[in-house]
Amino acid sequence: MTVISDVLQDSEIFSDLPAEALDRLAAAAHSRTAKQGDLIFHQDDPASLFFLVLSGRVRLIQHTIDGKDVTMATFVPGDAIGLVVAVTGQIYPGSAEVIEDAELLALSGELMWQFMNEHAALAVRILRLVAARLHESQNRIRELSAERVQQRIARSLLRLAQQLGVKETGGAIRLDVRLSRQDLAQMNGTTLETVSRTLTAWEREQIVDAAREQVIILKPHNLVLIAEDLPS
Amino acid sequence: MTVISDVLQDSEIFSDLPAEALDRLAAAAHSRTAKQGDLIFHQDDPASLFFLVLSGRVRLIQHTIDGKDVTMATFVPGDAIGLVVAVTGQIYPGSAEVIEDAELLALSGELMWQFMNEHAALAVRILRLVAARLHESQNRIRELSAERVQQRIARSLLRLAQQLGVKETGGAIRLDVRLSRQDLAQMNGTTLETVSRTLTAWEREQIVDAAREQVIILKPHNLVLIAEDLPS
DNA sequence: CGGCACGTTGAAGGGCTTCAAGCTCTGTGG
DNA sequence: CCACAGAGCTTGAAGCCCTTCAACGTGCCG
Repeated sequence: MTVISDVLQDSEIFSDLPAEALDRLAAAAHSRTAKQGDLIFHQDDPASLFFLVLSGRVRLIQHTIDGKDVTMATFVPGDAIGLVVAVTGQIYPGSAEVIEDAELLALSGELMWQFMNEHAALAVRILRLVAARLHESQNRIRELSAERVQQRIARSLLRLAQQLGVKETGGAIRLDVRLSRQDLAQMNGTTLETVSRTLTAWEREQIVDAAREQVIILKPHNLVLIAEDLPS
Repeated sequence: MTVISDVLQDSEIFSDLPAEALDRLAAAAHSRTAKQGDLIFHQDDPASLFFLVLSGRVRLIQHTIDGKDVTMATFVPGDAIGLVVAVTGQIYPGSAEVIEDAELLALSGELMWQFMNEHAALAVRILRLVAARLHESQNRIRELSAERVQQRIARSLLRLAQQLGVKETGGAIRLDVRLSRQDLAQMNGTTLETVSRTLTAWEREQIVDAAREQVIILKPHNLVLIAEDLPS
């Protein structure tokens, strides 16, 4: 049997919390599983809980008025989702969709709020985390503003490789996640058709191996060249 | 003569700091002025200082490899620039360019770091601030991903109106900032030519009055309709 | 083994960029 | 005070990148 307070202790985020606080947080926590396609929370709902991903994959999406979805981030085990909004009692900035069956820990934002106000180190740690996310977001804004679709797709593949890439023989990197053309399109502000055409072109050049919901990067270096718009 | 610790006390950010800390922070602070076009700090420089805007306008820009600039945010009096990076000892995520002659207060990130670790309330307050910025950034990502240039320009005008709009006669709102076509282009990931054509079209419909480096919104409501892609 | 989600490919067209030329202000120095 | 240089802006033309629509192929799973 897994002890929740142990799980929390292992997580990077909570390592500043004293054992007593960990226990209180754990006591109020709920463990749950979610299946592919489930929404853990919905955009614009008031946030009182945040979630720690224990296994599986979850992504944060924003819905546009005209029905398109935009993927903001993907979360892997160890990541917290909705932490800041739950702590500050705001609304969720998007919906959290499970893309691969996941185990989650639902935690109380209010309790975290209390602990953060008592333990400055905890608040500071979370601040760094959010700052890093902000930095990433700003980079994406720059990319969306100034770069072509090709470059952005290349970049997102490289980012995914870093986050959840598995090394294969011959320097290839397999992206260990279900990843449809539509998913890539939503990450890059483009259409599934354009993603398809782009991947097909790269397959011809042996840069990637793109199967159904599965991408293997064969020549990471070439992808970097494309992302940086350098001649190959 | 202005007393720096008083200025700090008036700023929303520092109101949680005890007087003693304020004094120490003020003692290490440097007041400076900067002219239009000056760069307060440069992208990728190591950050040890952050800046409080006392007067004028400053914007944060990111440079792309191929020489384009992307505007990330505009700061008005009361705003802090580079706070988190200075506190966590990272590098500046962009350059801060003065767009209207400004008075600034340069403050020590290291001191803030100390105070944040001692005063949880301060850390929590700054966390909220950064969280709000993250939220904004994510909205911009959604806009850049899913919306047309027209919509984005409309949105940025509305945003500027909220931040530094001055009400004129007849429900019009004047944007109280020097704002060239190029500036609007950099905010929206487009070109100055497209901005020019868009504003010209809106002028024909009496929605805005666009002069040299100056925009007056005549019919805010119509801009909202354009931003939301609703029929007018 | 049929249905459905995922994927490919083609064709058409539009939104936007790019390049280019010229215009209009504004500030500055003679 | 005026001329003039340069920054800001407009407008046109060409065309490309990407979207959109459409039809069809493919493979997975009940």
